Amino acid sequence: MERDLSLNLHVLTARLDRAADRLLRAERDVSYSRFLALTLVGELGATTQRVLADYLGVTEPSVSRMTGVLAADGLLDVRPDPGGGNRRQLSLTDEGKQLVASVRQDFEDRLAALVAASGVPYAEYAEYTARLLETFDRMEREAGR
Amino acid sequence: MERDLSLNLHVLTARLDRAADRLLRAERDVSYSRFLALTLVGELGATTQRVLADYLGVTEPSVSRMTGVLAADGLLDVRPDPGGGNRRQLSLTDEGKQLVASVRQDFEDRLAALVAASGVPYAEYAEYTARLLETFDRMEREAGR
DNA sequence: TTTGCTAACTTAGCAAGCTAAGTTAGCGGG
DNA sequence: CCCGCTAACTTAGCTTGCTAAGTTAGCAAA
Repeated sequence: MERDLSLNLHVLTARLDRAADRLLRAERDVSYSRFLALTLVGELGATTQRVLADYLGVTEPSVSRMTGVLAADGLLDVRPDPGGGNRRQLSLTDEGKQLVASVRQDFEDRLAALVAASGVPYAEYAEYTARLLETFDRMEREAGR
Repeated sequence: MERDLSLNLHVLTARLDRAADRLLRAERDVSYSRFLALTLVGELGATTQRVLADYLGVTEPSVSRMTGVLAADGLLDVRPDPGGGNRRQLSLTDEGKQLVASVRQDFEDRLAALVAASGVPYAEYAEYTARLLETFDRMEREAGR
């Protein structure tokens, strides 16, 4: 039986993630997960843990533990939200900003190189993926997730 | 800044995997990872742990632990390889076969429904993903992974 | 027969995902 | 002012990924 889309998507992304993880650990001593979290805070404006969890597609306990580690490592600044409530304001430290800035484009370039080497049109695949995520997100919200 | 392909691919696949995991745990008391392993043994012919690790895109220790659990749960049969060497012959038990058979098509159907609802052409996206995985696999082998 | 090597597999310990259960901060109504 | 509720967050324990280090089985050469 031929490998289908769900299996291929899983394996491709898992391997890309692990390759990114290995590279980041070797060059910057930070995991890919943590790097993603920093990226979302610094460049996509995730300013509370709840929003960060939503953007990352993980649960709040996962983000809770990660923000603790990132703050301890000096990459993230966590303080009580001036808007009140039991929420925390997240922002990158200078070290965190420098890490994200130096790695970000490199990663997208590598993926773009892979896509080019495959003969797959980058813009088309990126659009399809964004649409799939958008639709999946809507479907889960409608299902009362 | 707009979310790019690497982030979207990661989040989409992570969320699809977790949705699949939740469904399988609720309906069959088995995780998505274990289901994938069983699928690869039963339907794509991964008959040793080394091959299974390669198909799953994980390391041998991960598969080692998983096959132990699957055998203990009565879903997988593990025995010394008649061809000799320190290798093990994997095959599904009747219970394992029944699980894979009952779930397999359902999952692909759900993904196909998502793809259809997004207006993304399934065959095209599946082909692109297969090509990306194939190229990535070749690049990693050439890099001496 | 013994030794060295390779391939396949195992185990320990850590990281990061989850669920379950709990805590904290604020708000609104009585 | 107090109480109940909600939202945001935290912590414990488990699963599954990893790396590092070790063991096992077989093969080939001496």
